Amino acid sequence: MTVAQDAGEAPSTHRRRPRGAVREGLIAAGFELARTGGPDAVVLREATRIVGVVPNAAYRHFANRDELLAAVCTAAMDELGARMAATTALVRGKRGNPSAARRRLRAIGTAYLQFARDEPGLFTTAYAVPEEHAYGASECAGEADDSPLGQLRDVLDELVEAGALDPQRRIDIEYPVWSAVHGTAVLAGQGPLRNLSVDNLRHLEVLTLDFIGDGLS
Amino acid sequence: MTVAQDAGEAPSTHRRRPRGAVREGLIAAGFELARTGGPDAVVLREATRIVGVVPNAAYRHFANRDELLAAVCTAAMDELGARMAATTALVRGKRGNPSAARRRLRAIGTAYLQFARDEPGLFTTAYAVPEEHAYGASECAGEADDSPLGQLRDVLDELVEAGALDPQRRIDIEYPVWSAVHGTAVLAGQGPLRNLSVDNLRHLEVLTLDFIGDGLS
DNA sequence: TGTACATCAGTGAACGCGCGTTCACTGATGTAC
DNA sequence: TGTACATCAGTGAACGCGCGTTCACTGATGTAC
Repeated sequence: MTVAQDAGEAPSTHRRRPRGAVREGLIAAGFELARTGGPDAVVLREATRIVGVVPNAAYRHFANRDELLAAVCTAAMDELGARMAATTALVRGKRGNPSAARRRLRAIGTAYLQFARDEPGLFTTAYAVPEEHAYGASECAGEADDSPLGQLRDVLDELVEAGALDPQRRIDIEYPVWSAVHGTAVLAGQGPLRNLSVDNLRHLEVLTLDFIGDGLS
Repeated sequence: MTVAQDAGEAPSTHRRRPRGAVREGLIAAGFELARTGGPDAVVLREATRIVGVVPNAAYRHFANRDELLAAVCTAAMDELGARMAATTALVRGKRGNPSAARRRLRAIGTAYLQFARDEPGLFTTAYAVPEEHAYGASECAGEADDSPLGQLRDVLDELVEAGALDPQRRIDIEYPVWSAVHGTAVLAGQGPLRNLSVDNLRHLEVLTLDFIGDGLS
């Protein structure tokens, strides 16, 4: 359960772990707690128990519980971004191909909804202490933005390049698109539509993705 | 602050309040707590303090804290429904007029987003212990459904009657529409887009409502 | 119409819980000379 | 290369907090005869 006596020997002396291991361990522990129970389940004492360290040791690495939670939230958001990127990468067809671009848009939405369905705790946590997104264009030109919103913007840009989306219509369209997908995730995840059967859930997701597809053509 | 000595006299004797007043008072107190701080702020002891009653008195009216919270959540959802209905009622034009129907759809969405913006605590609370909505048609034919989803269904039906929406396209379209509006409310309310300026917020809402309008024609 | 009694709805006191957080400490690590 | 010392990162003990909840009680209300 705990990592109290790892390495076999080393009888609980000081600093037997490599540098930074406790901090990483606390985040990892918090991540697992969040996976099971969402942000409220990220309990500082419980995280230290999992790592096998005394509660106040956490204060060597975080100013307080909120700072730990923030780190866990960031990790959850990164995980969402990573899964979206992985799913999109599977779509064949080079950039500029209209059909491929449309499939990539679909893949992004599907990955987002799948993450919310498979990992409700992490999904909620990702948005619990949200980074603020600046409204408007992504921060620096030329810099790839791996955030969910960044990836969505990228594929919408590709849609324009491919001639599958009117440049005029492109402006700020990421927000309604994001909203539609996010709303479905929330309503079906913790909202009044949780407890739907998997079949109905899937149908709902398809409806939303179709709605978005129609709205863009 | 408290209602300790209401009616001037009556020095804290038993049962000086009319029947049901304490129960209603607790819900009202919880409602105000939720308005300020969302569902987590609905603290049983605090509610009894506001009503001017001893903490355990609450257990004469609710089995536990969750039951009080559930009552408060229902009240919050009712409030949302009431505001939507009030806003929609202001739209002129009789049922069946395509332009009026479209304006009523818009009004519903606007009211939803406005409630989320003006009363973030109540909005979150409304969805905190959500009633489950059955997937599919509303429960009993002929019975008016005042819930947000019920009102949305109603105006979408009107759109079909008015010939402004293809009956085939009508099927289950309430879910994507609801999702888009709800997603905007959540992202802009507690999500990564909170802290946007009011102007940007309004623009976002307009974008979403336009997106829905386009998606339906 | 008056009385006896069950029920309702409040009081007062107390509980245990687990949390986040603070304090003073100490041993291990890394660095300057 | 060896030693002195500052810093880092852990320990152990303890706190106060406010919460939800339970218990035994008692006065007011409503009802049956």
